[in-house]
Amino acid sequence: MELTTSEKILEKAQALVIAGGYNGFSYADIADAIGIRKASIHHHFPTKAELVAVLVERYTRQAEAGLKSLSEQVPAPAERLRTYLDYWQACILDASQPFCVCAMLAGEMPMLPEGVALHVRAHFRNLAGWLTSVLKAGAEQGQFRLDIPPEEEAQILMASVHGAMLSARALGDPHIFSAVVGPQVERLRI
Amino acid sequence: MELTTSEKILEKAQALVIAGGYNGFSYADIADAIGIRKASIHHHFPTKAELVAVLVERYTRQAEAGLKSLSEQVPAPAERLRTYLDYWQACILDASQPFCVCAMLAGEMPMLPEGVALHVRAHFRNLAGWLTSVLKAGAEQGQFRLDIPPEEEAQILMASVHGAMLSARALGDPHIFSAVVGPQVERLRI
DNA sequence: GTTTGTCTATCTACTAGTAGGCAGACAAAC
DNA sequence: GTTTGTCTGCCTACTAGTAGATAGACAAAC
Repeated sequence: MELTTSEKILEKAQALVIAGGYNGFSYADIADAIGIRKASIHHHFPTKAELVAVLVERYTRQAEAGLKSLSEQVPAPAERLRTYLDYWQACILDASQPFCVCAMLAGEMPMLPEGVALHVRAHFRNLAGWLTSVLKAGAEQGQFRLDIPPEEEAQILMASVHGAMLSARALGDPHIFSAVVGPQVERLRI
Repeated sequence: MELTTSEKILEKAQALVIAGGYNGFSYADIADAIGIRKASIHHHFPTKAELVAVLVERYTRQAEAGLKSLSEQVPAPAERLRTYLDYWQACILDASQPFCVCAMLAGEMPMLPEGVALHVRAHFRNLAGWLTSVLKAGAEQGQFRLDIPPEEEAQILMASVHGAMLSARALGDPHIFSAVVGPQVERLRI
């Protein structure tokens, strides 16, 4: 493992946010899980708002880096989109990360600390931007047929991904995810 | 108004659930809002789990009734679907009910009391069933062209609606909703 | 006169957050 | 090379406040 305590705190907090959102966990939950005292968490992250803000900022950064490397390593846009969606399907199937941190927090937006809400919004913009770029490239290379502007199609795709996560969770069936997003990609292909 | 205290409690609790989910409110919040004491709420709803279970069951029932009357009053399937989506767009635009209670709770599914989770799942099934019936009727009457089974198309539509709500909230832009769901309906039309 | 609904008062458990101390690592000062 | 000071990371012990929940009194309604 070789994780610092701060990293362990962030990892555990992230898992708890994914399970129950901002109000779904406490410092005590994290402390028990990683074997330190509550006060020690305050040493690393003075307030809960700060802990979650750091956590979301880190998540957003990791996601951005992951999408960037995907753009570099998978040249064909159609395949690139598929790889992104397969990543999420795998996370949901093995329950390792069955939900997007920012999708989770987006629901609680009206009562999130400002520092957290800002990063959540940024992630939505980043993801929409990346999807737009993939769709644009795919259309230029003749892999996708777009009936509406790529920006709008990107919003549709992003909403489908988040909605599919929600349905998979609500219905308790991880396969719902690919059943929803699969056809959405197929209909773009030429 | 003419609401009973129980109804007032349920109304306020529902608004609070929509804003912040199951862990996003307390009995004190409701008590302050409607001008009674915390203990009085326990008289009507002994536990929080029970209060929210009743609330969700009521919501599910109301939704079912609303969809049923929609089926009866709007004969054309395409128009029926449009009317359903317009209802949500209006709710989001005027902020009267900017999120589906069950979509909100679906995110918190892993840590919801069983009685609540059951009703959330039932709502997802009901909604998917209603959408399926509209799509089937539309296909039979030559209003929709379905490339995949109506059950699967219904899941896609449902996910789009919930994902669009999430995006509208995350990005702070109510118009995202129709920008996402609009094209999803258009592409079904012949 | 029993039921219904509300109240005050209280409880226990838990929330985030604080104060202050202590052990070990690492220097620089003597 | 021992002392001194500083820093990090964690600790115990505590605070004020809030969580959901309970007991029992009271008054009005049926």
